[in-house]
Amino acid sequence: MNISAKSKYAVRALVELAQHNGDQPVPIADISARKDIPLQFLEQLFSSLRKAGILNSHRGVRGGFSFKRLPEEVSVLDVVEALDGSVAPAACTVGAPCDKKDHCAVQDVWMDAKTSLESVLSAATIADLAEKESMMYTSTEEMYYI
Amino acid sequence: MNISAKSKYAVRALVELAQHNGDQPVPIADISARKDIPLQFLEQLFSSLRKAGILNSHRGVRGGFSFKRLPEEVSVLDVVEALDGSVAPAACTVGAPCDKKDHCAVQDVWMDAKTSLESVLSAATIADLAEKESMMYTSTEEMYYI
DNA sequence: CATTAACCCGATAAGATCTATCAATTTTAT
DNA sequence: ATAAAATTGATAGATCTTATCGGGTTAATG
Repeated sequence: MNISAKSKYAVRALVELAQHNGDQPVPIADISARKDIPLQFLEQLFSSLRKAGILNSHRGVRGGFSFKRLPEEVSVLDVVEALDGSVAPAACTVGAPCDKKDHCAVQDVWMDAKTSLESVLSAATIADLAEKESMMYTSTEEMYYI
Repeated sequence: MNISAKSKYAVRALVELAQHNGDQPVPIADISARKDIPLQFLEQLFSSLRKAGILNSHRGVRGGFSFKRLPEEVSVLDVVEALDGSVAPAACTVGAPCDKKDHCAVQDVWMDAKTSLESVLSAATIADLAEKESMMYTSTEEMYYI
C-alpha cells in the first residue's frame, strides 16, 4: 500500500499554490524551488491536473498555473485519482473480472478498504491543508520571537 | 494504492486452509490447485506466514501447513503486514524522515489513511471469511437444486 | 519584431519492485 | 529405501515508478 511520489508531490505543490493564490498565475519553477520538487517532473503532474480540470495554465511570459476549481473544492482524493487512478486496492473492486472459482468474500474486504480510503481522502481539501500549514508556520515563527 | 498479489493470494489460500482445517496438515499443492495459485509462489508466501507465527509447517510425507494461531485470531491486516509490511501509504507516517522544509499538514492525511486502513483490515478475520464463503457456496449450490 | 519566460509534449532511460520459476536440499511417514 | 512434502537461495522477466531530455509552442514585453 503506497501513495506514489507523484501524488505526494502534487498535494504539497497544490498547497503551496493555494498559499500564493492571487490574481497572478504562479510558475511551476517557483513551486519546484520552494517545495524541492524536480521541475520537469512537476510539469508532468500539473499537466495532468490541468487535464483533470483542477488547474488552469497560462502560457508565455508571466504565465504559470492557477486553480480552476477553488482549493476548498479540491480534495486530496481528487488529486490522487487524477494522478494515480482509483485508490482501489484490488482490481476486482472496480469491475475487473475476478477469478470465477472464488465465491469471494475477500472482495468485500478490499471494497471496504477502498471505501474507507476514499472517505478519508475526500474529507481533506487543499484549502484545509493550506490553512493548517499557514497556522503551523506562524506558530513556529513565534517560537523565535518570544 | 494496491494490495499485492502476494497478499491477495495468501488471504484466499488461508481461507481455503481454514475450511479444510482438521487434525491433518494440508499440503500447499492442494491449496494451489484448488485456488489456482502458482505452487512455488505460494510456497514463498506460506514460508513467510510461518516465520510470522501465523502458520505451522510439517515436513515429509503427510506434511503440510496448519494454523499456529486460530483462524479467528488472524486478521487480513496480519497477513498483509506479514507479506507486504506496513499498510502506511507514506513513509513519513512510520518514522521515516520527512522533508524538513515542510510544516507538514499533509502527513496527517496519510496518517489518517493508514489508521483507517488498519481498522478495516483488522476487523476481518480469516475465520469470518471462511464462514462467509461457505455460506455463499451453499447458497450458490442451492441455485442448481431448486 | 526580437527576445525571453513559461507551458506543452513525446520519448526514453534508470531504478525499483513485483511476480514467478528453477534447482538443489532436507525432513519424515510408510 | 522411497516418495511426499517443505526449505532455501538464486535469478529471470515483466511492469511500474521516477525522473530526465530535447525540442516545440505561446504570449508579454521593450
